[in-house]
Order: sequence, then structure tokens, then C-alpha cells
Amino acid sequence: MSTPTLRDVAEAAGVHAATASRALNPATRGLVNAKTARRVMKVAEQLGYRPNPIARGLKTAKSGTIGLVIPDLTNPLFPPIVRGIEDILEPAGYSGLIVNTDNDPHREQSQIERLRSRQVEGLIVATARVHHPLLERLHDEGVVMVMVNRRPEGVDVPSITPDDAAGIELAVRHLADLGHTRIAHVAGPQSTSTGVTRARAFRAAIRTLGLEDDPRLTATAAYWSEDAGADGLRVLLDDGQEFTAIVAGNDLIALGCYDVFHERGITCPDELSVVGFNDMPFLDKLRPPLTTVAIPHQQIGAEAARLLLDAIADPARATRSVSLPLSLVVRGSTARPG
Amino acid sequence: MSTPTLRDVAEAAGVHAATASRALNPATRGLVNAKTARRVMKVAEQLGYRPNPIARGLKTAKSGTIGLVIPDLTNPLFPPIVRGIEDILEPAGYSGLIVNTDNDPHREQSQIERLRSRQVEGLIVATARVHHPLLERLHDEGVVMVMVNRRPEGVDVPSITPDDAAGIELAVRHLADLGHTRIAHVAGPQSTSTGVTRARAFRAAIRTLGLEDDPRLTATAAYWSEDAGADGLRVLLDDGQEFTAIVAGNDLIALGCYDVFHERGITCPDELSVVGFNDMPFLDKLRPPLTTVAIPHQQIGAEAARLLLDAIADPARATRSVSLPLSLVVRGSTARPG
DNA sequence: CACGAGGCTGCACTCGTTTGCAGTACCTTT
DNA sequence: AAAGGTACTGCAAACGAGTGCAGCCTCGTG
Repeated sequence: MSTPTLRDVAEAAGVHAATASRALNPATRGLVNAKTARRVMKVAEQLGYRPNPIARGLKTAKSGTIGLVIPDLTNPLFPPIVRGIEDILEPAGYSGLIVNTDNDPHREQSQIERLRSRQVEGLIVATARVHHPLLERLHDEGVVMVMVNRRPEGVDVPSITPDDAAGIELAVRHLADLGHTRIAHVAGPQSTSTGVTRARAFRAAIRTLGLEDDPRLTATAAYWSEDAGADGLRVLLDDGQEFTAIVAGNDLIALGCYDVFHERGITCPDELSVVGFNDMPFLDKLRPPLTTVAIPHQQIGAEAARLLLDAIADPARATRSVSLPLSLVVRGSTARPG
Repeated sequence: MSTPTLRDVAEAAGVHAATASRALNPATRGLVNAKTARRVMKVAEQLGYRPNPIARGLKTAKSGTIGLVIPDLTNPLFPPIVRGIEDILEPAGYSGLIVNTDNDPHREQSQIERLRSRQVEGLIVATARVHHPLLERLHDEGVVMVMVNRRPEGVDVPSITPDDAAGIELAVRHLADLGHTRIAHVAGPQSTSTGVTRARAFRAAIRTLGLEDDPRLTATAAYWSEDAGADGLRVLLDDGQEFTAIVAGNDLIALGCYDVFHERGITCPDELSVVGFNDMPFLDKLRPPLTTVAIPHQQIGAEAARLLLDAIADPARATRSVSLPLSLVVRGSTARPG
């Protein structure tokens, strides 16, 4: 026979199913005789009874699942975030349902529909599009959600973001400490909020540290990609700019810089230092290993899950947002200027 | 008000809930008058009706979910597999529930318990332990499952595995074609089935290609790790063996070889060629980019999902197992012998 | 000793959907 | 015109657990 039901337990313990239900539920256990409760629990244990969450969900309108909306699990950015989320969800008795949107708005919409029809109790959204009417609508409909890696615009939704500005300052300060004075920035696309924030933070850090604040030392990559990063650095180089260090908008852009080094016979870190952003896996395997700003992905995920659970428990609570501190991982791509 | 229920639709369409149910379900639609069916469907559409899978699951004892048991999502091996699985599951109306075991048998057990109590209809297991009493028990209890990356021992369960032997032969043949005759192998731990299979395949390939079959050209790494790989190569080198190319048990071991090259001033590929195994992400970013055998991770996941869906649809069907062909990705770490 | 008050427990209904069975109406056939 | 079929449709009972309500028993109190 298959898994025992509540009735089986009740029968075996010689009580009514209702009593068994109350005995097994810590919240209602006080309503039943302590001795009876113990007996029921023991029988349940012996029979290996597991409450059927589907049946429970039907009655309580709670599914015990939450939806994780991400662009693509294959992007190494997300697995640690997901892991962090699951680690919090699991002890709380929740499970995560992952959907990939591939950054396609239609897919995103239909995937979220799927999640909603599966009765998820909340959403953790990690997709990156800036303006987002769908999310506004969901929020209006009372769907509980939390955003990750991006501060929502207009919508009153809690969010978890890395403190980009502080991270950039960490990078610049590290280079300044090494003795660099002319530092360049290959920024990410200025159509993304991260790209803008980091570029702005770069200039701010340069100024507060009293370094040379030359707008010509900033190039912009068209995409968050290796190729675009390489192009960005080439522009700087072909422009005849002089600099001894580069702060890249993210790790992929830094990898693009590596390609240009190779192509033009520049040695790193002797002639040019680079620091990346994100701390993707395997960066320590590069030659030279890349110095980068590490984002606490797992912690971000965990924090997001905690926020969501709070919001589910008490939807009225004021939305709060968290900005997590970053750290610098110093490896071999940065050194004193030659 | 919240999402409309089947009864709401039925009422709005002027029929009984049972009729609405039949009209909405393609399988039973033939039982109801075509005109009525159309009306019901139109009303459902207008009201934005979404069947509640929880209620449906309660009645049909099908949850529409399947469990994905993996050691750690953070390991870059798994995201593509998971992605491949989800891509098949989704159009079939299923969702995957991911759990991480961290290779801890206790955790594995409790996680699988969790999945079962959530009424998953099947399991895709990608954990690596060799002997596995838990899985045998589950199989005996009639739990439908599929194994990934590992052929089950003793248990009669379908599995999807990469064709390791063919992959190794690809690597050896590539090196032979380049002109190498004395090829070494830094094997993975011989306590793992993959380690054994690949080492055996290596010797077999050497012989079929008529190369020098010298047992002293094989060293064994104690773990699937960079350090262990480095140690393996050092043994070979210190032994005074002569060879011009290395087939590494996997990419991490190959990375270990890179470390030794660096440490002893050996240039790759001029003095020594290397080929890895797995095609981890970012291998193309190394200097030199690593030639390696690529495993079709996503396809493996997809195939596993297909097999599982088949098994769910028809549990009686004979278990079949699939071995997927691999391909060689030629990059910069292999060249003609100097 | 009678009565009221708790403390427990059981009854029965509910959640939203599916499905066997019974019924109705209409059509065909003899 | 009656009998039998067919094509629908409705009724009601599930699935497994949660919960308001009523009833029972027991104990304490006046």
C-alpha cells in the first residue's frame, strides 16, 4: 500500500481523524488531551505518516511553493543565488519553483502565469528589464514578491541589491593604494541601471580619492560581454589615452580586456592592472588570476528568501529593501604601476 | 475577488460544474456537445479561468511535479542539465523541484522524503555515490526514476550517461593525428566508475591506434581536483617518463597540469599538449585555451526528462538506457609535437 | 445531590476538481 | 407507437486534510 493517510493514523490510534489532525498540528495540539496527542504522534511516527501538502494546500489555500523567476539558470550568476534561496526556503517548509525567461517578455509572462496557476505564494524576481508593466500589474493584484539585483522603479516592492557603489569604490581604492593615479573605466551598457550606477560610482570614487578625473578615461561597452569589453578597451587605447589600470564594469568586460592584452602584447599586471566585478567562477584559473569585486550571491538569495517569507507572513508590513556590502578579492591582475 | 473557480465558469455558462470540467479537458471534451463545449471554453477564457492544479492533483493523485536530486546546483556541471530537463518538462505541463544533497547521505534521504511527501511523480537522480541502498528501496517501492551521469548498479533503472569511452578515443585519436606517439594519461580516482572507465578506454584507444602502450605512462590522481591532477603529472615527470601529450581524466586535472607547466617552465602546447574532459565553462578563457571533450549536458538533461515522462506514462515499459555521444572541442592546448 | 463549566472529542462540511453512474431527451428502427 | 439506442448532462461521491459547532463526560461547586 502507498503512504498512510491521516485517517489511517487516526484509526490505528483509535481516534477520529479530526482529533488526529489537531494532535499533529502544533498550533492546535493544545485542544487535545496530552496523552492522546502523544499516542497519535507515536502512531504517526511508526506508520511513517507524512501529511499530504496537496490536500492541506487545497484547504488552506497555501501551496508551500514560491516562484523563482530568472533569465537563465545557465548564467553562472544565478545558481548561487538560487542555492541561497533554497537554503532558507527549505527549513521553512517551502519549495522553490524555477522558471527561465531567457529575457523574453512573452516567455516571462507565460511563465509567471504558470507559476500563479500553480498557486505559488510569492515570487522572487531576478530578471533585469528596467521598465516592467507586468510586475506593476502583479503587485497591484496583491502578489507578494521580492526583487533581486535590481531596485524596482515606481513599484513599491522590497528588493535586495548589492551595494555597487561601495564595490566600485573598493576597487578604485585598491588601485590607488597600489599607486595608480590614472585609472580607466570600461563601463557596462548605460541602458542598464547597473551600468549607470557603477559608472557614476567610479567617477565619484576617483574624485573622493583625489585622482585624475578625466572623462576621456571612461569608455562604454555596448553589452555586458567579452567582445563589447574588448571593443571598449580598444577605443581607449586607440584614443592614445594614458593609464595604468582599468576598472571593468563586470568580469566579462574584464575578460575582453584580457583578449586585447593578448592581441596587442600588453602584459598584465606589469603594464596594465585590471579589476573585474562579480567574481564569476574560475576567475582564479586565469593567467593572471583576475582581481575582482565579489558579490555575496548566496547571501543575496538568502536575504531575498527571508524578505519574501516575512512578506508572506505579514503582507501589511512596510516594504523594506536591503543593500548588501561587497568585498574585494585580490588576485594576480593588479600590481604597482610599472 | 480572487481567481475564478470551475464552478464560477460553469455557472456563467449555465451548465453544471461536471460538464464544464469535461468541456475544458481535451481528453473528455468529446463527451459534451460541441456547441456547449465551445461556450464553456469561451466563458472560461473571458473569466481568465485557470484550473487549480492543487485541487486537480488531490483528485487525480498527480502533482505535475518531478524531483531533481543533485549534489549542488552551484557546481557548474548541473545548471545546464537542469535547464535541459526543465525545457522538456515545461511543455509537458510538469515542473521540477530541485533539491541539493551536498553529497550527504542523510541530507539526501531527508530531501527525497520531502520530495515524496510533496507527491512528485518521478525522480531524476544525478548524485554520484556508487552503491546506493536508498535508491534500491525507492525502486522497490515503485518510485519512477531516471539516473543521470551514472549507470546504476544492480538496480533496474533507466539512465543517461555520456559515452566516456568514445570521448576518450576522440581525444587520443586527435593527438595521434597530430603526430604524437607517446601519450600519457593522468587518470581520475579509480574508486569512481568514471575514473575506471576512462582509464580503461585510454589503454584501449592507444592499442587500437597502434601507439606505444606503456603502463608507466598512466598516473592516477587521488581526487577529481586541480591539486591531485598536478600531483599526478609531477609523478610522471619525476619518473623520467618521456611523452609529448597528456590526456587528463577531466578538466580540473588538466588545470592541475597547467599549474605544473607554470611551475616547471614547460610551454604548452609547444612542449606538451593536453586535452581535458567535460568542457567546463570558461575553459576558452585560459592561456592556452584548453582542448577538451565536451559533454552535451543540456541534451543529457533533456533526454533524462524524456525518459522519465515515458516511464510515468507507461511504467510497465522496459527500462531503456541511453549513452550520448561526445564531441571534441579543439582549442589551443594541443599541437604537433615540437 | 444537582447543576454548571470546562476539557475533549466526534460530526459534518469545506476546499476545487474529477468521474462513475443515473437520468433525460431525442432519434432511429421495427 | 413502442422499444431500443445514442448523445448529452447532472448528481453525488470521492481525494486528504482542516475547522466551527455540538455533544459528551467529568469534575468542581453550591
